Amino acid sequence: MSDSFLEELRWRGFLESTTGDDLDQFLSAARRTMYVGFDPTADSLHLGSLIPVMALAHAQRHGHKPLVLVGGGTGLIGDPSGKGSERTLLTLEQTARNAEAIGRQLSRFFDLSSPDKALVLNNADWLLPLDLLGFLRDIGKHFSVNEMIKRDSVRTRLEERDQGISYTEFSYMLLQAYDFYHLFQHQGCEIQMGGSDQWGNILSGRELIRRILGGRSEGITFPLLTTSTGKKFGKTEEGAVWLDAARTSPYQMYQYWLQTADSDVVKYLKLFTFLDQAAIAELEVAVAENPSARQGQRVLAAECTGIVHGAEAVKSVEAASRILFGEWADSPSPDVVEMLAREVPVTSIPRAELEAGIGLVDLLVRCGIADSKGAARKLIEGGGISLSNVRQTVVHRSVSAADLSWGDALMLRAGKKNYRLVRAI
RNA sequence: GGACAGGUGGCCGAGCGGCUAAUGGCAACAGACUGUAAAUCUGUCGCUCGUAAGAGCUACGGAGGUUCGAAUCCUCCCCUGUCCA
Repeated sequence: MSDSFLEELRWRGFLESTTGDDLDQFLSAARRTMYVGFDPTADSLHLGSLIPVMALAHAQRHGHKPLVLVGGGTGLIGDPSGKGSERTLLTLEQTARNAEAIGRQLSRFFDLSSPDKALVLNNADWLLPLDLLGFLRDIGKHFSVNEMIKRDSVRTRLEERDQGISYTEFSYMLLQAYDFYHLFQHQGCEIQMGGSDQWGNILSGRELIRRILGGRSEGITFPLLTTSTGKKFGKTEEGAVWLDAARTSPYQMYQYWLQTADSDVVKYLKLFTFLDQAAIAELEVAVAENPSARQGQRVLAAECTGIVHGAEAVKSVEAASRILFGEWADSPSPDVVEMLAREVPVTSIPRAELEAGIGLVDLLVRCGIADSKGAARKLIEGGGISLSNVRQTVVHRSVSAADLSWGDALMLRAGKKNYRLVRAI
């Protein structure tokens, strides 16, 4: 079962395309150094980035050395790959802040106890000092514009009726190629991995290494995940599912996984957990035989939330989910309320205000369930709101201290799973 | 710098002086059905006030203008694309 690294990536479904025919042999012949770049477009990664993270983690488990590259330099330019339109540039400060945050986040997934095991690097360190003329002469000379404009990422932008591409973004591929070249030269990094939209960028780097150094390097790309309903993986109505607990709470992440479609769950178990083939096969059977138990989803949610947020977080998240979606308690103990308060978005209302009574409509807006009073009214009229698990149908109902059925708190819910805890303070 | 074509609500895309808060599609949200799934069906989908009928406000790249009335006409500006220099 302990196959080669590449074999493991293969059965787990990480492979979209690979370079070379004997990549497997190449990877098995020696301990290799490999890298994935993460551009700091935000101050946190989201679930989509977890695929390359997991791949690098597997690499480390197989004895290879991962380089985690934070794109503090490339992030200043913006990768046109997979983007339909020109992006607004981030400021230097933003990028630096984001790069630092992402670097911290990524560090958790790897054993960094020795620089020989894995490294977190930032390409700002070597891209910022580049001088333009030197770069154009030494690196630019190796790139043919004729080929560059044939690249998918560029061509679609050139063909689009109302979208162009700036010279800035056009240059991105040179910078990423230079990264690979730099890492090859200075870190002995022979393999670059990335999402399928990175294929072209990876090949450019490979070509540059071959031309300048005559060295051998390889590339691996991962598939772009979509859910079986065709949505982008890792996105919800609210936006991306972030790895940062401040942006997406562990509870929300757990819920995201739990709601995975049956047809996706096995695929995700392979990609986003370290469970072995036998364990996943077992779950596959369980899902097929009794889908409504959602055994696969439960394990997926617990495992993956655990990888990102730790086992402790999973425990309380599971406890909260049990209460909200099963063992509803009309009067839970204070510590249960405390626990829920950490998992569900909380809105605090001054006690005096509650005692005077506050319109349900206003309360819904205050706690963010509805965007406007009109929307709140319509939600109530449509039967979508419940207060302490009781459906509310009176639009002009007011909420008062008497409704604090949980001591100093009450639970509001829109739809089936959108909860808000309201507390008197 | 020149010629031409464009910039409409989260996205796509109609509208081209009043009947247009703006057709349609997608997405989203809620209800029913279910398994906290998928599919399907129903409803909602600019903001505020109103129990409601309704009223007011803001909106079609930006700023001005013409008109009783403008997303629609005119002027200038900004942005994008195609071709030319």
